[in-house]
Formats: sequence, C-alpha cells, structure tokens
Amino acid sequence: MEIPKTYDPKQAEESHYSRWEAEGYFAPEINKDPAAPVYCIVIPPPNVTGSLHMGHALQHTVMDVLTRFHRMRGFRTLWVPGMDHAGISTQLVVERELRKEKLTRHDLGREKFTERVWQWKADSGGQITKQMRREGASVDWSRERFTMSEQLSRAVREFFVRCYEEGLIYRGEGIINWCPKDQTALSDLEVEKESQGGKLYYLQYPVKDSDRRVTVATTRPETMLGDTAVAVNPDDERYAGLVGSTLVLPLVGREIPVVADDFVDPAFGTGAVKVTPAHDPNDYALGQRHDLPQVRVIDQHARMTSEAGADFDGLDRYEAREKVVEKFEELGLLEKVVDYEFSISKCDRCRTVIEPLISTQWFMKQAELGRAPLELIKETHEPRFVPQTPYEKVYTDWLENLHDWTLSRQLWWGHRIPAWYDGEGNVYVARTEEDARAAAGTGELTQDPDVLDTWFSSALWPISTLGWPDETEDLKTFYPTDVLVTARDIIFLWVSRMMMTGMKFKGGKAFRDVFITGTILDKSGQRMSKMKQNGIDPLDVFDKYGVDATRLVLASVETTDTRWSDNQVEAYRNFANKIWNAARFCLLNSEGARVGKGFDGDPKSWALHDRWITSRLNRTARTMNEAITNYRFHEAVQTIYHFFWGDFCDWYIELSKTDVLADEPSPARDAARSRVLTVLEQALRLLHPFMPFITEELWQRLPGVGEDSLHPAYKDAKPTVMLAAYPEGDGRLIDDRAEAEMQAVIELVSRVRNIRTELSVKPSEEVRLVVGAGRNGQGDIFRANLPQIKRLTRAADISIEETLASVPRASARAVLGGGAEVAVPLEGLIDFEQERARVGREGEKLKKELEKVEAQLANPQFVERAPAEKVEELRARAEDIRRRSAALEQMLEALGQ
RNA sequence: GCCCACUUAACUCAGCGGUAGAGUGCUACCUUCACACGGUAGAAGUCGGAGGUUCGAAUCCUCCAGUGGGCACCA
Repeated sequence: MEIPKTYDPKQAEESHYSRWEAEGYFAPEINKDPAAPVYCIVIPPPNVTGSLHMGHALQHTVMDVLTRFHRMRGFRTLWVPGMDHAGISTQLVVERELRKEKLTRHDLGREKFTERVWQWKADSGGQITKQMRREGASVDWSRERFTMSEQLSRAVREFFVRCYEEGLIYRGEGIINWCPKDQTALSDLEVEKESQGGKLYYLQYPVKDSDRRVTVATTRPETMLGDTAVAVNPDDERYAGLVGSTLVLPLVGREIPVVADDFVDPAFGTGAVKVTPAHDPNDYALGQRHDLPQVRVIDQHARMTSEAGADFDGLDRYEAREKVVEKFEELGLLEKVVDYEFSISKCDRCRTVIEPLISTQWFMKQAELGRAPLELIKETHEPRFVPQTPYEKVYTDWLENLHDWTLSRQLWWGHRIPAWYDGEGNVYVARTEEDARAAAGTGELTQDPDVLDTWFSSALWPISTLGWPDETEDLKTFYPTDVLVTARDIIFLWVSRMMMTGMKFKGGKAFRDVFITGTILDKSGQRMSKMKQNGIDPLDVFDKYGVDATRLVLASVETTDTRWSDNQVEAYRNFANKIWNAARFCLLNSEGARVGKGFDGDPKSWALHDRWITSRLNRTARTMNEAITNYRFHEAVQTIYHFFWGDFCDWYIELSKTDVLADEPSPARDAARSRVLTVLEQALRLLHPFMPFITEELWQRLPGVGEDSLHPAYKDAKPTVMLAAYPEGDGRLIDDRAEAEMQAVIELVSRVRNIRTELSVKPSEEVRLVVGAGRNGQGDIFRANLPQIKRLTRAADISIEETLASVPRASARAVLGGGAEVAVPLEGLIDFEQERARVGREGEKLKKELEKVEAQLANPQFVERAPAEKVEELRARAEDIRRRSAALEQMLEALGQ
C-alpha cells in the first residue's frame, strides 16, 4: 500500500464531501430508528451578498461539531442551511452594479430592478454555499431556505397580518432614524453610536419684551430654526420666574414658550434646553408632553426646507449650521463655542449621519411580544445562554426595555408590506391582494410601496424554515431547536425576536440553548473589518493549512475573544500530519490485522500497556462526550490531542512495536497489530466531529471497518466514519491501577532518558540498567515490561533488584516515585564531583518541598479543618518525599568515597 | 455616566479553592526502520497591583490600574 509521508489535506477535502451529500448522510432521513432522539440547529442565515469570513467559519465549525457529534450518537439530526435576502446590503450591491452601467434603480423601475436583484442572486448568491461545502458543514442542503422564497414570504405575510389584527403592528407617525443617503427609515438597532469630537454652541434667545436672554447649548445649531420651545427643569431656581414666559426665536422671529420638564438636567450646559420636536427623539417626546408644534426644517435629503426660512431653504444641514452660527455671531447672540465630545448616530451600512425625522411608518409594539420571553428567562433561565454571564443579563435587560420597532423600509428589495390603500386612503392589511380587494369591495387598490426590515423575516427563521405557518412534519419533529450559535452583536436584533415570535406563534421557545461565540481579532487585538482591511480570509487559511487544522483552532476559540495567529493553525496542521503518520504506521503493519480484534478475553489477562491504553481511551471518550455536550470545545480538542499524540503515539505505539514489528507472522503479532488499529479507529471516531476530512480519509482505509461499525440507527447506510457510533467510554474499562502502574514505567523510562541526556550518552550507545524496586511490588511491574523498557531506554540489559547495593560506584542514579531507584553504570563517563552535585541538587529540591509540606502538616488548623482526604493526601506525599530523600542520601554516600 | 468582561511563561491561550498547564518559540542532542509538519531531554511564570475572606487563593470578595465590550434622553 502506497501512503505518502506527508498528509495532503486537499486530496481528502476534495474527495468526501460530495459523496456524503449525495448519499444523503446530512439529511435526518438517514436515521432509520423511529425512536431516535432529535437534534436540530438552524443556521444563522448569511447574507446572499456575503462571502465567508472568520465569524462564519467559527460559528459553522461549532455547529458542525455539534451536528456531527449528535449524528454519530444516533440522534435524528438536522442542521438547516439558508440565506438571508439582506435588504439594504443587497440593494446597495446591485445598485453599485447598475452604477457601472450609468444607471440608477429609478431608471429601471421597481419591477425591473427586483428582477435584476433576483438575477444577481442566481448568478453570484451561491458563493457562500460553495464555501460552506469547503468547510465540511454537514447541513441538509435538501432543506436549504431563503428568506425571500415563496414559502418564507407567505410566513412573513401571515405573521404581519396576525400581528396587525391583534394590534401589535400599526401604521402611524413617529420620529424615526432616517438615512439621508440610503433614503430609508432604520430601526434603532441599525444605527450605530459613534463618539466624535465636535463643538457645543451656546446660543442666546431673547425673552419677549425684556432685555433678558436665555442661553441654550446645542451641538446642532441648524435645528434651532425648528425650535418650538425652550425647556428647563421645574426645580431649577435660576429659571423659576421664566417658566410660562415667551421667547423670540432669533433669525425666525417665532414666539416660543419656556416650559418646565423633568427631563432637563439642570447640571448640564446652561440648564435650559432648546426643543426641536421634529428633529430629535427626546424633543419629540417632550413636545408631545407639552403639546408643542412640530416645525420640520430638514428634509429627507438632509437639506433645509422652506420652513427654515428663505435664507436657509435648500441648504445642506452642515452649510446651514455654519450660517446659523454666523448670523448668531452677527447678532451678538453667540455666547461661546466650546470643544465637546459627543456621540453621533450613523447608519450602520453606509456610515452616513442619521437624521431623526417625523414620518409615517409601520411599527411593531415589541413590549407585548417580549413579555413571554421575559417571563421565561426570569423563571426558568431559558434559553440557557452559554456563557451565562453576561449574556443572560444583557438579554433580560433588553426585554425589559423594549421600544416600538420601526418596520417599514423605503427600499425595493425585501418583503413588500401586505397593506393596500383605496382611493380614500383606507388601509386593508391582508395575506393576499385578493383578500384585500374582497375586504375593500373594490379592485382599485394600491399596495404600500415600502418593504419590511430584513430582521422581520429573520425573526421567523426557526419556525419558517421548518414550514410555518403550516403544521408540517418538520415543524412538529424539530421545533424547538436545540441550540442557536451566533455572535453577541445580534442578541437584540435577532435572538430575542426569534424567541418572541416562537413563543407567540408556536407556543414554545425557539431554542433550548444559545451559544455565543467569542470574536476573532487580528494580531493586534483589533476587530476584523472590511474598512480596516485587517480581515483574514478563512479560505486562505484552508488552502495553507487545511480545513481540519483550521477547524481545531476555531473550535478552541469557544466563547472568549481570541487574537488570530497562524502558529496555532500550524500546530494543528502538524497534528493532522501526526495522525496521518500514526495511521500510516498502523496500515503499513496491518497484515493479518483487523479493526475490532485483538482485545480478547478478560482485560485482567492483558498486558499492562493494553490495559492502560484501553483505560485512557475510555476515559478520553467520556471526557469528550462531557465536554462537547457542555460546549467545552477547547477541552475536547485538548483532550483528544493529548490522547492521540501523547498516549497513543508517544507511548502506546512505541510500547507495541516489540510485538507489532516482529519479523515472523504469529497470532500474537496479529493481535498486537489489531490492537493498535482498533485504538486508532476509535480515536478517529472521537476526532471526526472536529476533523471530518482526515478522519474519513483514513477510516475508509482501515481493514475491518464496515457496516458493523455504524451506529445501529444507520444500519442501511454505506460505511462512513460520519455514521459510526461515537465512543461513549465504558466506565468498567477505566482502570486506575493500570494507569498508575503505567505511570511508574513511564517515569522509569523518562528518568533513564534524562540521565542519558545529562551525561551525554550517545543515543546509539546501549547502557545497562539496575532498578532498585524495593519490596512494594514495583519490581513485578518492571519485570513484566522488560522488553518495552529496554527498547525505550536503549538498554542492553536490565536487572531488577531490591536495592542498588551492588551497583558500581561509577553509576548515575535517580529516585522514582514510590521509592524505587534506578542506576545506570557508566564506567568512565561519570565525573563523581558533577554527579554528586546533580544528585545533591535534586535532594535540595526535595528538601524544600518537604519543608513546605511539613509546615502545612504542622499547622493544627489545617489538620483540623481541611477535609480528611486532603490531609491524608499530603501525608502520603510527605512520606514519598522522605523516602526519596533517604534514597538520595544513600546515593550521595555511594558516590562519595 | 452606568454596567460587564478580560489581565497567567517571549507569543496565543487553558485552568477558576488544595503540589502553576498546553501549543508555539527558545536551548542541547538526534536524519533510530510512522512522522524533521519528527524524536528525546531541558530552561522559562512573585498567575496586572494593593488589601481582605479562608487551615489554604491564580481561583472567592473589595479597591486601584490597563485593555476591550455593552447600555444611556444629557441638549
């Protein structure tokens, strides 16, 4: 059999995915056990415009590990893939395309434009699905969903209509965030606050029929043109006499009242606030409280309106700002201008400064929908957030402070609002236009031109992907889903809303757990972003190190923010190569061997290293199950890594070589070869959820794997490690004694190797060993493993004795745990002075340790209050140290004259 | 302003009440018949600082400092 010395990830990555997909392994139908437990994840749908970034790769890895793990455990497992139409983003991308042809969407008209978007989606929207296949994501492509598909659109209309009928959705006037560039309303969550250095202008407003002036402070002087009041705190004595009086708004001449309102903080600025109800959310609310008129001085393009006066009409908001300030200065009403740091709202898509405007839009009363999820989290802590801190609190706080959600967007790409108007302006909200006509009693209807916020359809994702509003089999089987894996920045936008809709329409939580991943940062700890150009393309990493290695790094990220470093991927690339070569060794020596054979009869009759590796394997399997179930992927990766490299490669294979590499075929050789193969096969299963490609590539080559290896639920499937039963770990095979005994062998070997290195004994040179095993039974352990110890220490001869009494003076010596000793006679190589120093140093170390331990044992409070087992443990340790110290003393004597 | 998280070996990170860990890097030796993307051995940390609780603290509490988040109606 030809097996290359170096693992080539590409080869494996290209050869398995399409087969898995074609054979239907990703679909839950592959599971033929009617009683199988169910496991379901719905993917956070990436934008159609998007291509894979590290965040996706991270989330997908986590989801795939969970999916593959549960599938191997025999769950009826479904991971639903899909994409989001991503309203604004997609529209912007297509508009950019049009611009190349010197066209705008208005040149095409609505219908042609949306056709164009669909075309664009068909041409290039599938990019990310290819990339997901590259990742090895075991999603069920037969259930792929798209938020704008007919079925999901129907779900959106159903949702909208029902909410409208219950009064949860309404149309009305309100102050909303308006993006002057994208020309649409935005929800609060689509606005990003950014801190910015600016100026605070102190403007003076004259009091009518008086010389007195009131100074107000503002960062936006241009809005003063729309002021309809000045507000002060009712308890502010400075303005006590002023409340109720009239000011004359400079430049405009409008007479405006001074009102009293608790909102005003007397400590800030001058304690007097100009009130512009039409252009500031707080002023809007204040205006409503005091019944103030709304004067709209800024339009949708962020230009001043005619209401702003002839001098300003048509000016850009920033030009107007300068002009207002100039005029105040001319009038002597500009008191001062100070530098000021404040936060400004920007459109999170295009970074344009948001303009709060009064506008008629569709809104949703979230407070009512949020009540059920709020009760749930408070009473049962569901969904369970991982990590619980801080996200449960973040989520709860949000639900406690829900504001109305601006639903409508002045875009063309998205779900059109299912509302129609007749000639008189009456509204008919209906599931279809026919229904609306029927309700209106006329065919002369026009549909609302606006579309819904993208997150409206996202809110339905877990139920709509499974078939809602129809009561489908999938919905019955897979809802609620088990876990939502996502990033922390969409807990409000998405997670909370899915819970609301799920509880409202399906009567149950959308998911049991919410796993919030950490963020992958660049080398200097910065978030990766397109703007900063500091992103690392996962596809480049795949190319360089392989998908499996990258997945190990990503799985290890878990929930903490992590700086990206290629080092780690390289380490796991090396690990993949190690796996490859361990398998290569097993396969090159597999004549006569089969997976599943070799471990026969009573474990008590097995050789120590066989009992040991069996114990280690089962312990590892248990830890893996525990860790993955509890989302501790880092621990799982570390565990399997050390089992494979440390236990299996460094020790088990080495200990097995004496038998495996025997020249002549024999039942013993076959058995030894079968045993390494069997352990390897189990390890590949344990690794599979993390490293799907290399494990499948190797597993397929193992002699003796087949239908029998599969989990019973997949009896009819063809052999694949994907559907092999995940080892659970058998507690009866965990053997503490075997592990302790093996530890003694390992220590002996390590100490001898240490002596060899320190005394510069050439690796090729064989030595003689004398082991002073004492009378406590360790001699038998060493005796039973003589050939292995010989091989690993490169010893020509080993004699096991009770003490080292008969050892030549010219020997290097070491003390082992439990009081055993080892000596390496090295006539001519020993410098007695140096050797005494070496042994002496070790004695010093022990002495210090003993002092510490004895001091603790001498502390009566420790002995009284610490748990008895801890005290016992420490006493045993002290005893061990004393024994070893005594042995070292004797060695010093032997080395002396 | 309020809230939260993080700070452990040169680097990236585990550990979260009972002898400081891993990978990378570093040092020495080794091209030994699975693997130099390897092997063996080794050096390396007053666990951010100061207090406190405890028989015992990297781990729990308080304060401080630095870093990074989230929230907020401060014009």
